[in-house]
Amino acid sequence: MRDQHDFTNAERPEVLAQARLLVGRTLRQLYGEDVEVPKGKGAFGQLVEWLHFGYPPNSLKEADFPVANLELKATGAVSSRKGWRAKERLVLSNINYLDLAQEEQFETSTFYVKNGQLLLVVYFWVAEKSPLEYRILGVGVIEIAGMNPVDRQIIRDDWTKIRQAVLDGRAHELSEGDTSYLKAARKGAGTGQDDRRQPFSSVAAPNRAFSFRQSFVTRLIEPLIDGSKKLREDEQALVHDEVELETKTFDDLVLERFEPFLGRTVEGIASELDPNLNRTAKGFYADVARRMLGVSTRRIEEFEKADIIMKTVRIQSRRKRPRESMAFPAFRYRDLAKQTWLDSDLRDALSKRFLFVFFVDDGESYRLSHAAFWAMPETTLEGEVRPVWEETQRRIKSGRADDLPTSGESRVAHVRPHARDAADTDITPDGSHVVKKCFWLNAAFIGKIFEETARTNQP
DNA sequence: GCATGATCATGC
DNA sequence: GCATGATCATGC
Repeated sequence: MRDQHDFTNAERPEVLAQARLLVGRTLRQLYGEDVEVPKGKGAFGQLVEWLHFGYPPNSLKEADFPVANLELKATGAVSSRKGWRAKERLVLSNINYLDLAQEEQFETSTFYVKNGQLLLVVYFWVAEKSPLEYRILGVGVIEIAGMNPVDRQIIRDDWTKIRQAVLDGRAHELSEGDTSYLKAARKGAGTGQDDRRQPFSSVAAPNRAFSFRQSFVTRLIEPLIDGSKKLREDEQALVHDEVELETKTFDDLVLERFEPFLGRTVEGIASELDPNLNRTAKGFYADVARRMLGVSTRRIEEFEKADIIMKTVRIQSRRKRPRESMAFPAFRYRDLAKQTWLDSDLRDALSKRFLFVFFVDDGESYRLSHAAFWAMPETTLEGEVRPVWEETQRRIKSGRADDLPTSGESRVAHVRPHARDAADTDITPDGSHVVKKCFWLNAAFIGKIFEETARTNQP
């Protein structure tokens, strides 16, 4: 037992002053060597609670600091050449599907009351270090009520959408790609033993937790870290006036921006919006899509924060599918051999939100067909992509990196080279050199997405 | 005509 | 120079 002042019932300024003492230090510097480190993922946070604030870890409904009205969260940051980045999503609180269905107001919801005011402790995560040696980079209060109105509205839309899925009896179909900043992230081993009841369906749903998406956490922690303010000259916001979000959701607003251009040729749209666009550039279609959204920069603030991947796709009208499959980043054979499906790069990439912008060939030019948000259904991810990934891993491990699943083996995904040229190779676990490869979504599968979304998004 | 292997273009 | 997104080339 430590002889340590308990801050549980302190006022907010006192809690904050105590929190600031952490900045620039490690727990070892503050509390010495003689500390037992708990096992598991939350060790750092638990140590801060106990050593620095003098209370034992808990999972009460009540805030960690009820008087100050603050919930303590610790989150890791990693350093990259682009600056500090959140190491992972920030898990806020478990979703109780039965309770959520009863909660009509976001501002009075269990989620908001518990997580609307966070005391965030940001530490510098380094793989091989003990949590006692993490340097604390910054602390600060993050209040949803204090966020800019657009962010706040998008979070409220996300919460509403997750709740609506529960009301529709679709809690088991929720996917991390359904929402923008706040997502329903899976918890547990994914074996089914953590499944929960939902109120409007007899199907059990995986255990999920409200979480801020990793890309959003990156933006939350930046102002808390000294000297990490960034000028983002290549980025513009999509929504300029929060009033726009009072009558419609962020998703609706995005899709509405495409409406005036439906059915028009890409050349016609380009000459109206920006005659200077380079029509021969590989990114011409993506440029036109950004202009339709009202943005002239390469990046879009809300899409960066929500990690929304915008894909422009050209459909061959005859076959109702694109000519090309869709590539993902090349993998490293030895990395893939070591990963598990749940922490694989592929699962990560396919759990994102996509915004597809479809152009259809009319024989002479491409015309805007429609745009649609899309997330890969959990059943497809687990039932169809996972086997491809596992088979790929199996073959790499058994020395068959030059013989990976082809598009005939799955409806959804396959593996193909993705390199500068045939000499651009990567080393495999058994030491041979094989041309770099990546996972691809089959062109026919993209065609299915086109047809499904066309039904609900066309005029 | 498509599957598959190969390579280009661009931005950092 | 490399990663990534995009597209070409060819043999079945």
